[in-house]
Amino acid sequence: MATRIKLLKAARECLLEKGSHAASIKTIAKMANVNHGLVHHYFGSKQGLFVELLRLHFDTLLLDQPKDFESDKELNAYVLKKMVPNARLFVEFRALSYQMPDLAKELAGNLRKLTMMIGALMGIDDGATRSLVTAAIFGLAMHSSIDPLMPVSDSLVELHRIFKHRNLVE
Amino acid sequence: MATRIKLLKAARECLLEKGSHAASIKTIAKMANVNHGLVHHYFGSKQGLFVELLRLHFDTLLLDQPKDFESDKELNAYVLKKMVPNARLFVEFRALSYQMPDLAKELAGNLRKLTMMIGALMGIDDGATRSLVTAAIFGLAMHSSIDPLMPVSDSLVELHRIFKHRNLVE
Amino acid sequence: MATRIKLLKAARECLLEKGSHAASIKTIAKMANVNHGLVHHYFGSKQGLFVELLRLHFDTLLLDQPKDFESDKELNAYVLKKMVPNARLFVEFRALSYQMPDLAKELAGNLRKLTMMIGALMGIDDGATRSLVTAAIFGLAMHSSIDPLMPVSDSLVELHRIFKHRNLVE
Amino acid sequence: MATRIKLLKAARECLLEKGSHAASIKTIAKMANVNHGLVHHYFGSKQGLFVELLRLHFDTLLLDQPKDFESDKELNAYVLKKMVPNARLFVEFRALSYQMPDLAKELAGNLRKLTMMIGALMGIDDGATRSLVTAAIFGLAMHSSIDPLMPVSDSLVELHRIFKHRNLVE
DNA sequence: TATGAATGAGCATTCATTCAT
DNA sequence: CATGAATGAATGCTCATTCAT
Repeated sequence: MATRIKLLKAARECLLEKGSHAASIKTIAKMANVNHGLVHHYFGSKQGLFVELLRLHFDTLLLDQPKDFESDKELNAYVLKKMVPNARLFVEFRALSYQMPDLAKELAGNLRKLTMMIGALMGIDDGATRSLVTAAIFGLAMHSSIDPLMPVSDSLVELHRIFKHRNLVE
Repeated sequence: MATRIKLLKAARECLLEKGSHAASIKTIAKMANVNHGLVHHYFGSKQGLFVELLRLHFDTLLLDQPKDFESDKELNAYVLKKMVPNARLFVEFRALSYQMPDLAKELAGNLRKLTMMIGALMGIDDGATRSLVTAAIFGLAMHSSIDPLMPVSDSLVELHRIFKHRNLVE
Repeated sequence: MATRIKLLKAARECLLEKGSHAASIKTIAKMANVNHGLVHHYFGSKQGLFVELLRLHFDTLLLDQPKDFESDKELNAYVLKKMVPNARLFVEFRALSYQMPDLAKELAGNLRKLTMMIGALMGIDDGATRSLVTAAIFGLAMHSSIDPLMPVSDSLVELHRIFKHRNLVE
Repeated sequence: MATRIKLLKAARECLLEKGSHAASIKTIAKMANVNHGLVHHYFGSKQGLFVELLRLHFDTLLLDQPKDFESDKELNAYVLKKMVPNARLFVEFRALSYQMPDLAKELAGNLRKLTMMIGALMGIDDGATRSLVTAAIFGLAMHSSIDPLMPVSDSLVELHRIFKHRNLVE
């Protein structure tokens, strides 16, 4: 596997497993079985690595989007498997973004894209509601990293049920 | 003002304004106009400071809880003013908690308490739903630190509207 | 018990149990159940405490000296019980003495006194030999703190046997 | 000269000249004219540097051992020139070993080896006696750092004389 | 006497980054 | 492409000492 890809994969893994504070260049390089100097060779800086990871990762995610789900169950499973871990990664990027202006910009742009995608997935076209649903998914992702016993799956089912029928209300 | 309080206030301010990665002992002490050695004098360690801040802060928040709101508008205003900034603080603690086991424990406990409180505030007694609403608020708080233009207020109104009437659905 | 004495006892205990590098003022004060500020109140400085301890300790030791032993066994027991632990304390003082000129002076003086005392104890009047016997005892004390299985007692018996009859040689 | 070697030499020099309490990483690095970060680059930690120094130093010493001496004078000169300074280094390691468990282990092992070597050098095969002679040499080394006027050379001659003929006694 | 707040220097260690090879 | 030596700033933390109370 190419060195670039090894580093990007290791960076993602490190952020998710150890958190942003432990994601040093040397730690990531060690996880990738790669010399630490190559981070600068390929990405210019630590921030460069993370910006690239963010772009690549969320571009892929946005392209990957399946159009139709045969059932609500399938949709929930997709969100649980795809969106929740990605939201966790996002949370780590957010922590880093205070020190990394380029990452901060990229983050804001991708947050909007993800919000649109989640809205499309769940059939929501109102802005505030879309933000709300995205926020809920991100929040659940974050909470599950604080308290692993959190009933993320149940909450997602409830989230879907409620938003599906929210227009019937009132 | 007592030095302890100065440090606790500065720690909160620093986390919210500069993020967990910038919240070094010396930075916090400088913001508090206090000698950095006093952090160890009063709290034993950096983790000690944060654990104390977390406890104090959320104990106060939980006590502070108003019983009844005259209107939905008031409830929304309360959540916007109180819960959202506190949720932001929580997000910073979460980033730190990977390196700070005591903080991690404290965090999990307080997350449950906050979830119960938010459930009570919004009249929700189902566990999964309670988690969902809390997660949504935390997610909104986090997003607003990524994209300040995020319509947090509108989303909260929508959140409240939907959950108030969710039982009418189906 | 008077605070002074408590501190002196704790200082000795700390040096012997934890070594000179761990013998901080706060650690000693904690072991004495005494406020750390009192070290400066009574002894002026950390060095002052150690100088006083050294003086008091070895003055007492030198006064304590029993004149006659009924048997060689008794003499050996005395050396093992009294001289060896004191030699260990001496070793810790030596480590500190590099940073503490007053302690260094006091140390040199007491080393001579101890050498004389040990010489008297063992019936040795030659300077070089006296130094040699003292050095052997100090070395055994030090080695026993490196390797607790060291046969200190046996070596002391041998030491005594040899030096008692050294004049018969040649 | 290679940086590693510079650091090892400086560490030895620093321990012997300034004592274990002054042997900080920055002081050692300054003495070696080397960036302090390189201590961790090469040895992982301060303890790592000292463990390496101990191993290297005493392995070399043990290999270096000359088989036969033409006269007692030569043997005495060898002990004075080789063993005494090394024993001094050992004394400094002992002071550090309370805080450094790996160094403590290494120390105990090397003490046994040195004891065997000294025993061989002086033709002593009894365990307790071997310990005694080694302890005497270590004690003399330590005393000479307390009181430079100590007649180390004379004591060594006496040590040799006595132990050479100890079997004639009784 | 006794307390504990306060200070500033120093400690080992980590880190992103640079760069010669 | 790849390596690892080198750098200097920053990190959390410990310490002896001072001093107001």
